[in-house]
Amino acid sequence: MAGNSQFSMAVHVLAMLARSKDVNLKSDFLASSVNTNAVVVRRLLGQLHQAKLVVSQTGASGGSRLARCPNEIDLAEIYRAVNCGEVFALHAKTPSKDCPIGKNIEAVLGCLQREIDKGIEEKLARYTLQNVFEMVEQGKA
Amino acid sequence: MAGNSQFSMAVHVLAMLARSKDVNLKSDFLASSVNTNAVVVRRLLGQLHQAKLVVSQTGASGGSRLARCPNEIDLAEIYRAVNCGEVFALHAKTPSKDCPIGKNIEAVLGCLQREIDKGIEEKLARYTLQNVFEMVEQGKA
DNA sequence: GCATTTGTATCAATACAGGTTACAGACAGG
DNA sequence: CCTGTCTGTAACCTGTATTGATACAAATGC
Repeated sequence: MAGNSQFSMAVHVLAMLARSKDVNLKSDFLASSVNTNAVVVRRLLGQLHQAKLVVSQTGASGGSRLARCPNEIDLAEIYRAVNCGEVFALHAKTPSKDCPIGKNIEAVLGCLQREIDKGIEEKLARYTLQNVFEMVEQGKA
Repeated sequence: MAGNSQFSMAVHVLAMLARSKDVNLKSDFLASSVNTNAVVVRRLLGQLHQAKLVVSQTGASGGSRLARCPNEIDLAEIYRAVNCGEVFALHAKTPSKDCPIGKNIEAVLGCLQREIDKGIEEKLARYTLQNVFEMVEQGKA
């Protein structure tokens, strides 16, 4: 079950990092732009680190920066990095197997779910972080 | 902020109704197939009723049935009927307007969100309830 | 060393979905 | 017109996920 405000935050943070190329940004600074807590940002950065999208450094003058050029990062990667859930959740409690519908519905819906998720990633893959950054800079939605 | 297990349940219930054409099915019966509570089903049926997908009848020998033929109902309609949320939520707390990124990011993401949601509906619109029902019947995912 | 910053762990607060109970109102059938 | 059966809805409880807050060890630059 996701309700992914994670994704929005991730794009926001990564756009900030794209803006300040090669400069380490501190979680505290990022947090105030996103208007949240520094720990929340660090948790997010942890996920982005696992996905090899950012590099972080501890200690004085530490912080985070992009692991790659912003035009080598597409939104689908970001989506995958923070995505815990799917478009629609399957049944929480598995349906009754005694019912002819309940017996197979999960398989059918699961298949549909994968198809849709693929479609989303295809759409997201069309945009790089660089694209988004530029759109934001130009105030162009 | 949705994690939509509503959609799965809706398709399940509607498939049941498609199966028993013109027969009123009781919320209690539907609930045991979905493996949940009758009130939960009735709440869902309320939404489906608003979307003019089902017709319900109170009183003895009451229950619910489809308002239309299963091949005149596509999954996009069902999705819209129960969809409270979006694929990814926008920022919960609005980002800082002092930050050049925060100032415009919401507009850009909002635009992206609408584009993706449109894509999902297009995919879902390719399937009718009849299609789903047949796939389930044939045990074919 | 020392100040700084990340990475985690932990805890409280909040929000939300899901389930439960309860009950008024509708309605079929005798 | 009575009775038993359903829906529709409200009120409430509970489990769980998300968020924010505090704390602290470990890393690192100066």
